[in-house]
Amino acid sequence: MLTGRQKDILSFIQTEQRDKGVTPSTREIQRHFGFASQTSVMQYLDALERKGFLGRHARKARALITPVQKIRITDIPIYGQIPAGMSALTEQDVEGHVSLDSSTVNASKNGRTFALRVRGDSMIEAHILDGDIVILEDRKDAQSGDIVAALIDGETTLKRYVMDHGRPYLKAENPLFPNLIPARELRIQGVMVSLVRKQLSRARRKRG
Amino acid sequence: MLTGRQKDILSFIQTEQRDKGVTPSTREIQRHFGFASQTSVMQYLDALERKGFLGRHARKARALITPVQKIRITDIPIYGQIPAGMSALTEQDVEGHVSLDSSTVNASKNGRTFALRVRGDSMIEAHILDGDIVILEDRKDAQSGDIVAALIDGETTLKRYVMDHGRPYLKAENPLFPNLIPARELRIQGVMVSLVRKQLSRARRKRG
DNA sequence: GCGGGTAATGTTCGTTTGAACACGTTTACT
DNA sequence: AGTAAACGTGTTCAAACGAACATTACCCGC
Repeated sequence: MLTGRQKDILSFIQTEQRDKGVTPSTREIQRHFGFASQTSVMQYLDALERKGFLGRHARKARALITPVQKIRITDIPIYGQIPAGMSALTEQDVEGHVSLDSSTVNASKNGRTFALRVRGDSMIEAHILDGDIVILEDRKDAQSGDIVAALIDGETTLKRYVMDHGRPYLKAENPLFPNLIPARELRIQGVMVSLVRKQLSRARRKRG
Repeated sequence: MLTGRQKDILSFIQTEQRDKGVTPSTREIQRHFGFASQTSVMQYLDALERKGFLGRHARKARALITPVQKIRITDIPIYGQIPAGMSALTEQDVEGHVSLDSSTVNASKNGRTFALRVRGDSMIEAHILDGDIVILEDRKDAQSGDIVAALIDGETTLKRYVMDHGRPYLKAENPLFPNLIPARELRIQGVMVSLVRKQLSRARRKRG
């Protein structure tokens, strides 16, 4: 699709963007490739834009838009504990961040997306391990079978939401853990949409 | 840490960056906030830079660097099949991409990072499911216990690499699958460093 | 050998843009 | 009352920058 030279130009723009944080100007591209004129650069930019590998804002400086930029990155906060529901999402409770493209997370526009670090093995039969980062979406319309984060006795727990004859309860995916039947209210904080596991390297692992 | 107004400016810059793909110029910021002078903007930029919320390239146009940009995003190609080892990584075999910040992947500088979509349940006891995206690093120094992608009979498989009395073999984490003892050569293509699971929504799921 | 896409040069134009200077105003804390 | 910091105006300058025009050369299929 692209000429060898066109690929070079595009990859230079992307590399610069990554390293410097800013797309290069036509003159910078010119200098890097040893062109005697900017027009050469302009021709390449035209070609790249025509072929859809580049976006441009006319008459603006350094206004190239590379495919890398087009990827929608969602910056998801990881909460250690959510005490009082989604209303009190303070920076205080943030343990860290995960950033990933919104296409791999099924992130919808309306609901807020957040993450929890899993503690314990209560969901091990759903193949969710201690230390996993579970990404959830702030939705109230959980369906039976969904894995949800819910507020029980002031603690946030990750369980499978099951509707049994019109009565919902929280099912632990581990026979060693009890299911939770809510006394009155079941407060769902989010529905699991994705999971990220950081594989520990051999050195940091306890057992093989 | 930041003044209310300073936060406004910063958030405007970030929003613009996201929507347009380019950081706004001082004049654009000026216009948006209704300042009669650019100097106001300059003062805010100075403050934001001083407090570490912004990076700047002196004397360059639209050369603001927001915290969002500073996150190192790794764009990882997902391969359906790796036929002949890491040398022949053509765009042909790319099934898609995952983008996530290099801090959650244990991405080292030297090795190339790539991903595979898992097929089958042979690693289910290592809690890796059919459809999961496994992120690997192109390393040759696999240690016993590491989960690796290896080339067996022209097919790439994901197995646990086990060294047994100086003899390596590939262990399936599912009693229904056989372990693979290499006839002569064991070609390791990568070592698993991370995992991403896209939770299917209720509608697209076959069984609860 | 003719046309058309690609590649490159040399030059000029007008705007966009960051930066600086001098000065005025409000807010908040001592 | 004093003062420092944040906030704001008005103006000017030089550099950075995108864009355009005319011109030349190469390569490849027909």
